[in-house]
Amino acid sequence: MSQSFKDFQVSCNNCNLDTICLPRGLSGEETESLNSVVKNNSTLQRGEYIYRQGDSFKGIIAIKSGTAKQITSDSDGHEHILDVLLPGEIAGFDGLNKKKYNCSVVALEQMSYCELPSENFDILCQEAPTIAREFFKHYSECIGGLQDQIISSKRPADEKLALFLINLSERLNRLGFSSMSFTLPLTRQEMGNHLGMTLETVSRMLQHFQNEGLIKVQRKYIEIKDIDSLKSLCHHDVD
Amino acid sequence: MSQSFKDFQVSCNNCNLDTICLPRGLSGEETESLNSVVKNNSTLQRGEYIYRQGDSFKGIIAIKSGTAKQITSDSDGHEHILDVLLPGEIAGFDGLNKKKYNCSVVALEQMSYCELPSENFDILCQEAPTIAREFFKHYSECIGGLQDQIISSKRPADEKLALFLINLSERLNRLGFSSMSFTLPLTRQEMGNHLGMTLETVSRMLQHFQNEGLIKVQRKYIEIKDIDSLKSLCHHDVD
DNA sequence: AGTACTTGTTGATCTAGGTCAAGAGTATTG
DNA sequence: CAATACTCTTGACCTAGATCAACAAGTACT
Repeated sequence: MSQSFKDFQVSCNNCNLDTICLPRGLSGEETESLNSVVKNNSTLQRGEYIYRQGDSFKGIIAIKSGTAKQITSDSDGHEHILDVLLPGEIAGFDGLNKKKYNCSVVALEQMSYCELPSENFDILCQEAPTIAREFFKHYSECIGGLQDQIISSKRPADEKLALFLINLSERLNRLGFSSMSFTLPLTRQEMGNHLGMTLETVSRMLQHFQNEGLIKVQRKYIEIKDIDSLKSLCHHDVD
Repeated sequence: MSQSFKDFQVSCNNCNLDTICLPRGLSGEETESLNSVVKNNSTLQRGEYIYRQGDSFKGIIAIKSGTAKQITSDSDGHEHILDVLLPGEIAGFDGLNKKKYNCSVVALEQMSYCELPSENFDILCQEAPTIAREFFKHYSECIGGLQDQIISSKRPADEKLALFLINLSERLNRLGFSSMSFTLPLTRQEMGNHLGMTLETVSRMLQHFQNEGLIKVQRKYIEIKDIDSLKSLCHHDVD
């Protein structure tokens, strides 16, 4: 069984030479020029910010270990959790255009990250033309993910939660971690915020899934017992 | 007062040399190279497709006159309206990366559109470096719009509908059309689909807004009477 | 201009999930 | 290692909006 993402630290070697991080499908030459600009960063504790909404763009970041949440504040200053960031995942593209981040990224636990500083970004695009394409690819994936979220937001609470668990599981799997048992990076409150329901509903639905034998849940620990039934929950017919 | 978008046809001159369409902030040279690849297309009737989800990417399109909806099908084959496209707005970026459209675009009424064919796309990016930046910009705006949709999807029905009307009004204004009175391009059913509520709720909420003196509504015709109150609806406090 | 079809309105119920409240675990701190 | 504070669970109740149903007003078709 693959290891849990809780204990794992993505090394720069994985991060740059493997398929896990930003440079997917780059040539050796290109990854080298990337290696030279990536900067290692220090460790953060839960609640600390990697960057804040409105900060001037300083570069793209990649999670090395631990998890973070990507949040945005609405017009009333209320936080919305747009996404969870797992080890090996990247963020910061939203700032590339306006030279200002329009989301914040906050550590959910002790974590570390890499940074691709912005001074080098334009040069990088010229030196490694494939990277521009990588950026397009990332944008496309990001848009696809947001569209999925919009579609799922219209479904009932149990399906939204099932989709969230499946999505998390599949991402962990893709990143090479254990995908059938894992630790939720979010509290019930945060899951509710992310999925558009109350923390009580999250709690009840998780309990309900356990009663149905779909999962085992103990606080943040999740074990998926019946992935097929969990998936079939999400394919109910509507009008 | 600006004219209604119902009667308007974006000319290629507007489309290419003005700020309305794809080339916002391009040099004269660059817009010329763009002019030479844009291809005019014929007229479509309500329900006809510009392209379908899964079609191989043939290029980016811009609405010349009339309106269209951008839709995607979920795993059960149910249509979700992701966005409305107004004259001067563009679509098709979602297909750029995988060389396949992952949304469909369908005419909402008699309409016409322009096409920037894909054969020329790579050449275009090299010839006009600013265009690559334009693409980034469009992606960023698209992501911002989707994030706004996700946030609004968590709000009560009246706020979602108010936000939809304000968003439509502001886009019409930005595109140079009359923004305080316009014709809804969607049926109640389609608005409900887009906003995640039933057509009955859409109808009731519009009626409610009218009773409160915020708008005048007669079937698809909307007149905004009190934009400030309508906006203030969307800034209620939560938890 | 009459028939049929589509779109929109309005009313009467019903229910998923929100709200409120209490208590049980678990983690953090002096 | 108590004391305090989060986090999670569970129950009782209550509303926003869904569902069901009838009808009215356009629109398209012959």
